[in-house]
Amino acid sequence: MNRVLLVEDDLGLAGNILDYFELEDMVCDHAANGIAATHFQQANQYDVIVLDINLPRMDGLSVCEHIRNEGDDTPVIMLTARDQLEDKLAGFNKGADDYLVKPFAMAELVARVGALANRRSSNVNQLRFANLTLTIKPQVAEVEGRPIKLSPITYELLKCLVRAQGNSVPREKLVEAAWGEDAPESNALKVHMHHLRKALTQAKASAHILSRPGAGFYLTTETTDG
Amino acid sequence: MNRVLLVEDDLGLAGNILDYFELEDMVCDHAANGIAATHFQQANQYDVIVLDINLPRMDGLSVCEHIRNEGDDTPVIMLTARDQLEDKLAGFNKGADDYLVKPFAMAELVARVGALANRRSSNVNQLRFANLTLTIKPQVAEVEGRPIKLSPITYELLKCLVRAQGNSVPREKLVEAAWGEDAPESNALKVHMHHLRKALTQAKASAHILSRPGAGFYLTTETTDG
DNA sequence: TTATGTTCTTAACCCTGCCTTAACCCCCGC
DNA sequence: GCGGGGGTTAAGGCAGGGTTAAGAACATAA
Repeated sequence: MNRVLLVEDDLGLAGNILDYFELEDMVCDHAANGIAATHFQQANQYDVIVLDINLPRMDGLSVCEHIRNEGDDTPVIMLTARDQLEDKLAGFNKGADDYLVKPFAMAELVARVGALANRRSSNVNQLRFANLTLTIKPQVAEVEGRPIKLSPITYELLKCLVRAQGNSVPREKLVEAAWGEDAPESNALKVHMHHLRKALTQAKASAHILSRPGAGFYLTTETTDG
Repeated sequence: MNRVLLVEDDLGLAGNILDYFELEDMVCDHAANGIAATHFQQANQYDVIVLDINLPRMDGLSVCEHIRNEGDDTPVIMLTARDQLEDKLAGFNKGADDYLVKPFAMAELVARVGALANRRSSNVNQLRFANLTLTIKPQVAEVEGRPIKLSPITYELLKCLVRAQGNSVPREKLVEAAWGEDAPESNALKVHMHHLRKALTQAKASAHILSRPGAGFYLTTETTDG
């Protein structure tokens, strides 16, 4: 869910935008002039500010400049009918992050707001299996939110296994994933596999690693003890 | 100085852009097809990727999707002649941060690249993290209003870390921030890092610096006591 | 000019954690 | 009993990061 501040004096347009944002699960405050905008910005923290340039009491460029001088670096999208190059450059110059010319499609505004908002909430690619979660960047593994300490190589192995989602992965593939071309020529894989298993049980992961003799390893949630 | 990857198969246009970027003090690599782009992206770290959609071998949307799956969240600007709404939405959907329709003014491209790189935070005069505050002009660092004595280099390092807001900053980026092109060839960074840490704890800052082995340093407020 | 202090660089050293290696163990089929 | 596929454990080496101290470079003030 994103928190947005909309600064727009055209109440009709503002209403449209507010309705549209609501459908997209965004929480939105609305200011109809520049002074009000600075008050909102000082009182709250937003993910994005959508800022019209032609405003009563204090124009959008000044608002943007003002909040930047305050030390606030919330992403700002300028919204205006002026499409001349120098207008746009002026906007970026005052510290805007994007500049959208009216008229625009609502879907595009939403897409741009999303792009600016998501950049800071570092939502990156995640892999899942059972109750474990791998984050690619930064390289972190978690089980139910609690981080597991993994070395680079064991992390690589686990990533490979999780990608296979329970299908068995041949030894060569694991070796390739962990070392690339030049693999060590001893039982290093066995050792790292052992470390990985220990780490998983220690972290109380509901997944564990089994081996299909002669064919490789796979993840499972079955308990299979007995 | 910003590092940019330009992916564009029209060599004439690419040349123009490269010339223009050079004037703006940007260091630019150029890939003429999608596969080459992914190789560049894996081998280097960029501040922004400028990505044409119509490319030989692998189209821009796929390139963008691919680098996002790699866990790389470098800002991407899509560059294309297609101006239909659904084209734009497709771009944002694949993880693009901006979408610019050809033909465009060079100055606008540069402005947008700057906005995505680090222009936003360089427009700001105050940076904050936990209870510490950096003022850019004049160069002052404070914790809860009390100034911390920092040398120019340690100040630069801290600024870089605070800008990242807890995300990890690779060593090269810190070196670049502190020294620019000609870095000293010893363990100077380690030493300055040490001074910085000492200064922070001495000033009772609630933030401290941790290292992610092999990947760089980051700020945190965690107490990490056992 | 000398004296003083700050900052930056270099080098040596320590410490920790990771990776590899090499044993050894267990189980099973022959 | 023996051999092979796995599993387990411990020892050693190496690299990355952290620490400390000494000297060079630089600026400022007397």
